[in-house]
Amino acid sequence: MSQTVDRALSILPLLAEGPADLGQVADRLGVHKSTALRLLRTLHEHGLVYRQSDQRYRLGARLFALAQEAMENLDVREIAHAHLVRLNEQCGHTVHLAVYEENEVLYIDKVESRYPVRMYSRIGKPVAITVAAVAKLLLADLPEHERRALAEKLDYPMYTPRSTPHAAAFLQELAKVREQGWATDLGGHEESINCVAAPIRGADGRVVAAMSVSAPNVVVTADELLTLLPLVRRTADAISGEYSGRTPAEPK
Amino acid sequence: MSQTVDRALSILPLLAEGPADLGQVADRLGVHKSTALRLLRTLHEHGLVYRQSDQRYRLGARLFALAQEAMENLDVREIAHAHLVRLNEQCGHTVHLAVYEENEVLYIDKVESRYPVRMYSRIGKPVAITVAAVAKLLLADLPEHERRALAEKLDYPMYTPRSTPHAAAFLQELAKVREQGWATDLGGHEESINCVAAPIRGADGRVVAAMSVSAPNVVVTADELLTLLPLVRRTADAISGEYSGRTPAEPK
DNA sequence: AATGGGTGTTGCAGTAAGTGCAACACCGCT
DNA sequence: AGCGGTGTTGCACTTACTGCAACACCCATT
Repeated sequence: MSQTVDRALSILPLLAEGPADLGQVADRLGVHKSTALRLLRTLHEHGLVYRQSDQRYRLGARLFALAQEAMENLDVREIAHAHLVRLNEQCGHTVHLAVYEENEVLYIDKVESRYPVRMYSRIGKPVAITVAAVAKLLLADLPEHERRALAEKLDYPMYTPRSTPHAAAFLQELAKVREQGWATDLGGHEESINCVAAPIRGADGRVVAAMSVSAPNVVVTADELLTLLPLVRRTADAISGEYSGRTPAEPK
Repeated sequence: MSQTVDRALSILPLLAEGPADLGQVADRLGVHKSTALRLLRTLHEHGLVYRQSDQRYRLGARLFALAQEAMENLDVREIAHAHLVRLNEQCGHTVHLAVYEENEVLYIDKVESRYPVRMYSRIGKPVAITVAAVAKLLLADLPEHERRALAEKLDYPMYTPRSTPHAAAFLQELAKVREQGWATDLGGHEESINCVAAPIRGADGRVVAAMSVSAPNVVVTADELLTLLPLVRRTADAISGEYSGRTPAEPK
């Protein structure tokens, strides 16, 4: 592992917290100012870091463009998108698509609810991993030991009284989800919001992504939302079929 | 400037084009495989690069999270958001917020149209700089020499017959925009889509961001869209006032 | 089963490249 | 003018990065 690169990259999360000047960066890296300067300069040339008018550094525009391109290249996302839109047209609620990667679950696509009440989420944002329905599906499919190790390592914040409280409960929930092939989050993240989710599988049967429909209590009750489960599962299966090459992409 | 970091960062845009294996990365960097391996490993440890199941490398999840955090820290964005939503409620069309940074203009917020026909754009995506109404406003405010230098350097793709054809025309358009204090894009990017835009200014009068309303011909004609100009300008001015600290943030 | 090409990985010696220092330059402030 | 604070540069030192070559591994192929 390269020390120089390691230091340079450590600057990024540091700047993500907010703008900082040269001295602050050098201190927090534990290096001399001149060293920090050179690292920042290199980051700057690549557009990852931007120097604002007060001379302080912030994260730069290229970062957005990179994240953007990376996202567009995800093939699940590309295949799924049309299906998500169609599902949204049918039920009107917010639809999410998420993947698991290196101990994180993140949204990679979203179709907004037609109703005025919208939930807060954003593409690229890491998901509340211990409670989100999509996260349960993705983690439930990990190999036994990996799943267990991850569950032990996680924090279990009590967003609401219904949040998953600890690793044991989480593992039990994952077992159930794995068994039944779908998942819910009933007010575990935000008191009034419920979700139902279904897995998207590759040709080998492994779960490659998960999708969910979310709606606040004020629009539909949890029971009503559950009646959408068959529709959600059908959509997920359609995406699975297309992704794994079984179903040819439908003619547009 | 640091060679090692420079090489490591050069890997990112390379991977943005699509997944690549070790050999390909080493070749395109012009370094030995073992060197490329170490760089990739370092990037991997920071989560910027992900190793997918077929061993090839792709951009990683941390990149999304970083871009995400960077975005949330933009204070213009935070202040503007509520105003954009309100404007969207009033007119129903797609509303964009954009900033200029290092020769690029990019969207940093967006509120979707209520109408079924939506235009394609995405937060973080670089804007078609030679034609977009928001780009004109942002560039029109650059210092003379910088504006001229940039205009000469740009490409002028003819998206439609109405696209800005060359630097001279662009500079002339910028002068006009600077003069009148607002801008339009009438079918310069996509044949059937029109936009009106207004600038958001900081306390010193410099343009810090620009916002626009966009709608396709099939929903409203260009003339009808122009009748929204006063509303757009009022919204932009309200944001300017709040951003520069003149108007206190309204009570929520 | 054995062979062979392709790819990823490791240990090592040489030296290029990054580091910290100290001096300097450049503000804005009193 | 003088002074703290911050960013920048040139330089000698030596750390830490590089490329090499050998190795390990996987999978086709025969």
